[in-house]
Amino acid sequence: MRRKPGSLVPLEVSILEAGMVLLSQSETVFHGYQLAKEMKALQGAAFRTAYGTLYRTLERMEQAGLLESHWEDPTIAEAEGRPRRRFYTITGAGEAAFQAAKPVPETNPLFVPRPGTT
Amino acid sequence: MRRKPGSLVPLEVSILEAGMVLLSQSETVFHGYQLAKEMKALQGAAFRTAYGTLYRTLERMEQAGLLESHWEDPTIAEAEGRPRRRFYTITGAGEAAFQAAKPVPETNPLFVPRPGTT
DNA sequence: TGACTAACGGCACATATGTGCCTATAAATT
DNA sequence: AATTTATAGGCACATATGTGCCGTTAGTCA
Repeated sequence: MRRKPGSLVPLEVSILEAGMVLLSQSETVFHGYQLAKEMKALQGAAFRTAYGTLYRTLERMEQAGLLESHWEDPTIAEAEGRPRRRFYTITGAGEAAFQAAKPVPETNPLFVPRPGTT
Repeated sequence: MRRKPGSLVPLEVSILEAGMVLLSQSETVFHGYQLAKEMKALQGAAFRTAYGTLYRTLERMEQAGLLESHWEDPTIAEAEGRPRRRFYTITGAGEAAFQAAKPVPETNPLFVPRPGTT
């Protein structure tokens, strides 16, 4: 589906949400696999995103300037005996797009404005 | 199941077989994933070995002195954008054990020796 | 011969990243 | 309003290596 330039699709909002949670937890960067785990934790059974989709979306977001990435120092991955990670940070543009898109957390029924009351 | 010291289990024979095919094809070393592909090619549908089993068997064979391994130069894996490989070679002991164990490729009915004719 | 035990190998899962193919759908165009 | 088109995201698979748990079975010993 096409997209209105500058807008975020739901998956992108989820990524920025989970990314910001991770960045607020003493981490300065996050990587894709870690992001998927965080999204699972946040969304539970609602998380149905395949890794292929996630990594493709991360690439797209980087191209759009919402994220920036750099590869992990290979000697660290080597020392820990695992594949290299690709680290992401959220850019100013990413944070701004998130703030603009995220609202509507949950409509509180006690405060539904009656039509014409605004 | 216990094993008679010095003998090879079927999976080990298959590994040495596939390894020797690869080594005869201009390669000086082989890695686990490549070995699995070669075993699939040689055995077709008969290949049912999970990667977990294969890698554990490779480790066991190295400990037994049948194989030797070394890690790939990390800069190469990095340049090719894939996980590092662990390269294996077959030792003299490995080759000897294979020669001793491999016979019985297929009993040729034309040459079944009659008892007492040896 | 029967009981014990070491270990082989199957299954599921972990660690990380990515591509190819296809369908559903939202935006743009006529 | 109907059609076209770009693209988001699902599914399968590729690349490599490994660990944890458990059942089955072969070898050993009494």
